Amino acid sequence: MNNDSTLRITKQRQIILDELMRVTSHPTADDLYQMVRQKLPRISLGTVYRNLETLAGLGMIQKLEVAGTQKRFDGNAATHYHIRCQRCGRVDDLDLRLNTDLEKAAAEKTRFTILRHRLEFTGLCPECQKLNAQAEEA
Amino acid sequence: MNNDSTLRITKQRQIILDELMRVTSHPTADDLYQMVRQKLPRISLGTVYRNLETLAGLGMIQKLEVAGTQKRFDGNAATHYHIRCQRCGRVDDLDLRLNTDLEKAAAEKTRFTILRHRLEFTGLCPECQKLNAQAEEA
DNA sequence: GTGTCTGCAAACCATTTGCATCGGT
DNA sequence: ACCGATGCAAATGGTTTGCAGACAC
Repeated sequence: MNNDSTLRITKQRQIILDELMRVTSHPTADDLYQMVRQKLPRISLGTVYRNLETLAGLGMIQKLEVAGTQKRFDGNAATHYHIRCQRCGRVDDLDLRLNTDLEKAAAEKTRFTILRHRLEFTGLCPECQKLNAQAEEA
Repeated sequence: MNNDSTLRITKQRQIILDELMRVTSHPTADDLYQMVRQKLPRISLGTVYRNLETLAGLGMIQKLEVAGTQKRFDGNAATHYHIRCQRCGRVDDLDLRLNTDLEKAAAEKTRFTILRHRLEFTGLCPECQKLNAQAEEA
């Protein structure tokens, strides 16, 4: 995708990438739109979407397909796992090193060619654990 | 969700559940709508959505949060993994037994309470492997 | 009879797209 | 000057919802 055509470095593209690299959260397209708008008030949401798609296609950022309605984006292009809070939706990184090769294990069970995998945990973040405990006292 | 109120067994609900149990594929709401319509021509898509949501809430079926635009549903409520074809979107079961306890490993790396996890593979199904090979000959 | 469920259609909301213009190269 | 990128607004598409009538209990 987007093989030989020239990729222009526009102000919009640059700032979107900068902002995404700057944060460790995993913002949605709209989150990013709000962030970028501080610096480029006239940018459009469509441009944010288009650029995130382009950058993800080039492997410069990662498009996360975590549960939930909105897509999220990650400035860290290396493979790593995520955990999502069931209550507040927050997504954190999880630097998990497994001694099992999941893709190899899967390859033995299917006739599919395996290209990649995704492992995602769901739980309660520390803050929401507290809030939940408080709610139960009532 | 839907705790104490009486759950009525309507023809629609029954047939939706029957159809989902009958197949081993992982149909989208619209797939199911088409299937159920053969037996109940006047059913509405909204009813299919509402019932799938209800049944999933009761744990009778599973709502899959696989990558891709549409939600998919699984008549098998037990935990198991899935592999999705990147090319045609087909979703197959994967009966993978891991000797590593993923949730335990994750728990050691985060302050979240872990509730569940999801592991999904992406690849090419046998049919699409063929089609891809043919395309490359050209 | 009561309160849930349904069909229908409209509403929703994240994302995509067509188009005229702008701006990087 | 060319052609990719942008802003804007409208379109798309999956899913949800409000409502009046239907039906399970």
